[in-house]
Formats: sequence, C-alpha cells, structure tokens
Amino acid sequence: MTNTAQNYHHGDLRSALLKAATDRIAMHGIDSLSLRKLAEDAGVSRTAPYHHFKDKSALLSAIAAQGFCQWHTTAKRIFDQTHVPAKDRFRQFVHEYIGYAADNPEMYELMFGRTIWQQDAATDDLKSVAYPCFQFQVTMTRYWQEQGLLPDNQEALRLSQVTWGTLHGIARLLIDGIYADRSHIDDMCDCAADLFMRDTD
Amino acid sequence: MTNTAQNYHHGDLRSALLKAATDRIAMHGIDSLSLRKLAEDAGVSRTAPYHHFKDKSALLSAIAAQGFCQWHTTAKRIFDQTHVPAKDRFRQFVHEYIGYAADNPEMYELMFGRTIWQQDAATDDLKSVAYPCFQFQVTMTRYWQEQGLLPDNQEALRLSQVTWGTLHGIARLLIDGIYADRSHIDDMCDCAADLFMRDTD
DNA sequence: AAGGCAATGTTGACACTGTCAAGATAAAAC
DNA sequence: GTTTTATCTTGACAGTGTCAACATTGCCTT
Repeated sequence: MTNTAQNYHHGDLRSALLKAATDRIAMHGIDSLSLRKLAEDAGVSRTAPYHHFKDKSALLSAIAAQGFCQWHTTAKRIFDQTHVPAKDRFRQFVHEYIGYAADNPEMYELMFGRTIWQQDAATDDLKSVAYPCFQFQVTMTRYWQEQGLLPDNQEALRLSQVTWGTLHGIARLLIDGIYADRSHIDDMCDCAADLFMRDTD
Repeated sequence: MTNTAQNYHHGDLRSALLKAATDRIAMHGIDSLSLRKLAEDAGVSRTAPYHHFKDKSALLSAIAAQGFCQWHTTAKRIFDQTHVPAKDRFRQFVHEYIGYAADNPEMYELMFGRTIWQQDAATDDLKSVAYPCFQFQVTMTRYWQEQGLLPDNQEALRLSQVTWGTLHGIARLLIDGIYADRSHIDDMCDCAADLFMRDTD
C-alpha cells in the first residue's frame, strides 16, 4: 500500500528525503540540492524536512554517513582477502579508493570535503561512522608496514596521513576538474603504488 | 586626493573590490563573500560590481589569479636557489607548499578547489596564470628526477601528478578540518619528503 | 473508549542571495 | 559641442534557508 500524496502524514518522509537527496546529489551535484525543491518533490511542504533534519547540513551529514558505511565495507572487503598477497591487496586498495572517488565524486566531496567538516557542521552521528573509517586507514597502514610493503622507520599514524593524503590528493585533483584527462587514472594509481612499495620488487 | 563616497564614479572600483574581497575571504572565508555586501562596503550600489566582473565567479577567478602569481613567485624563488643542494630545496618546497596552504586556506581552496574549476567557471585570465603554475610542478619534478632525488623509472608527468597529489591531499585534509591537529604539520612534511627521497640517504 | 501529548505537517514571514533590464550620469572621443 | 562609451543607479525577479505560530494525526495512558 504505497502512500499517495493526499495523506497528511507522509509515513516515511525521513528516508524518502534521504534517498531523493542522495540521488539528486549524485546526478546533479551538491550545490543543486535545495531543501525546498526536495520537499516539493516529496509532495510535502517547504518546512516539513525540518522535523527530520535539524538543518540542511544535518541532511548532508546523514548522506555522508551512508557513504562512509558503504566505503568502509568496501575497504574491509579488500583488506580481508587473506588469500590474496598483501602487495596485491595494497595495489587493489589504491585503485579502488581512486575508483570510488571517481565514480561518486559528489559523495566523495561530501565525505571528505569542506562542506561538512569545515565549520563543525558534522553531526555526532556522522562522526561516529567516519572516525572508525579514518582509523581503519591507520590500521591498514600499520599492517602493510609489518608486511614490509611500506617503510617501517616511520610512525604508522604519520605514514598513514601521507599515504591517505596521496590518495586523497589525487582523488581531489581528479574530481575537482584539475586533472582533465581521466584516461590515465590507472596509470596514476600504479605510479603511486610503485612509489610507496618501491623497496619490495 | 582620495575618492570620497559622494562621487558618482568611484574611480578605481575594480581594484577596490578585488582588494576588499581578497581581505574578506582571507578573514571570513569564501562563503561569507556577498557581492551586495561588498558593493555596500565600497560605498556603491548593488549592481555596480557587474560592470567590472561578469559575475561572482569572475571575481573569484581574479582573486585566485593573484594567488597563483604569488605562489608561482615563491616556488621559483625556492627552486632557483642554485647554491642550495637539490635535496634541501626539495624538502623546503614541501614545507613551503603545505605552509602556504595552511597560512592561506581560503585562497588555497580558491586556487585548487572545486569552487572555480568544477563547472568551467575559470576565466581565461585565470587559466593563463594557473596553467604555467601547474606546468612548473612538472618541470621541477623532472629536474629532481635528473638529480636522482626521485625515481627516474616513472614518467615525469605521472610522477609529478603523484607528488603534487600528495602535497595537495595533505593540504586539503589539513585545511578542510579533517586533520585536526596542526602541530604535526612539519612532521608530516618530513615524512612525505623522506618517503619520496628514500633512495638517497 | 476518552482525553492528552508528542510527532508530524502547513502557511506566513523574514532576511538574505545573484543577476537582469532600463534608465541616469559623467567622462572621453570625435 | 555633440555623440559615444564607461560607469553607476534603482527596480524587480526568482531563488534560498530557516524561524514562529498553527493544524492535524496517531499513539499512549487512564
């Protein structure tokens, strides 16, 4: 029994908004999101969303949180393939990280961009999903150090900041339209992976 | 003879706007910039700026162009210190790159962020200043390869994308508020430099 | 079952924003 | 001295996020 428009109570407005907003952002970009239009499309009045999200950035935080769950799952999947050599897993991780960013540019911006994190707009909900995700990056780095893939004369935290920074930087330059040519993504990933693992040929 | 408010023609509105906007952005962030407020502060009507800048992003482009000139000068200054060992210059470059970003976060966002580059909002003027700046990064990388600081089994373009990506990524994570602690900036820079130059101890 | 409370949705309003069109004014060019 | 051009003005439009006050509904308790 689907909910038609004439009902006073929508029934599941929160998740309807979340889904619609996620889709719209993926298709037309973060800036194109308007709470008013979103409400109208959901067949509801302008201010109805405020009963489900404190403000616009709370909605954006909720969307980003979904992205973190998604990505964390992917990262764990790659990392946990114990039957695959660590070296190959590392290379795969690099490719998939950049691939995720390239395939979901607006979501990536939301997750790792200034929109949310800059002025402390991040919800506690978001933080509770994002921080473990950041932490996992350190865990993986430490593992790769132990496996001899990455230099072990650096602190794991520091090194993970640099390796993550590299992936993040390449992703941003791609997403933000500064590296115009996307046909070299794989080459760039390999170059980065080679650079990090260059001791272990 | 300074121009007081009651004149119909401001006299030098373009550069006045540019300066005011640059200052405001540095102090209060890009999002705080409003053409209307800017005009009002300059003692001029709301739409006067449109006679000097096609639209808001043209103004932002002009500001970013200033930043590129500034940074390009700094980069050349570092690179051209021929009396300093290449290795030290490289390390210095890393530190100054991140330092520039950390000291001028909003300018950095403008120069290398989505605000301008994303939807082809970049003016031709901006491009003519920015592209040589990007190119210089490749030139430097090639030089460092020749000097044996960076691996020479990689294409210069590809390698410069990765090294620049690393700096860019660290810079973004810092200024976007994802790496909260700024006290470790120098350590991170050294870690990155060590990672790249680890063959040449 | 009745009444009350909390969740949810609505309309109205406010203060902003960027930007266009049409007209006014001053300066420069001829 | 007249005309063109650059510059600046007011008026208007279509948006935006968000608050306050009010309406409706469903659920929970008595």
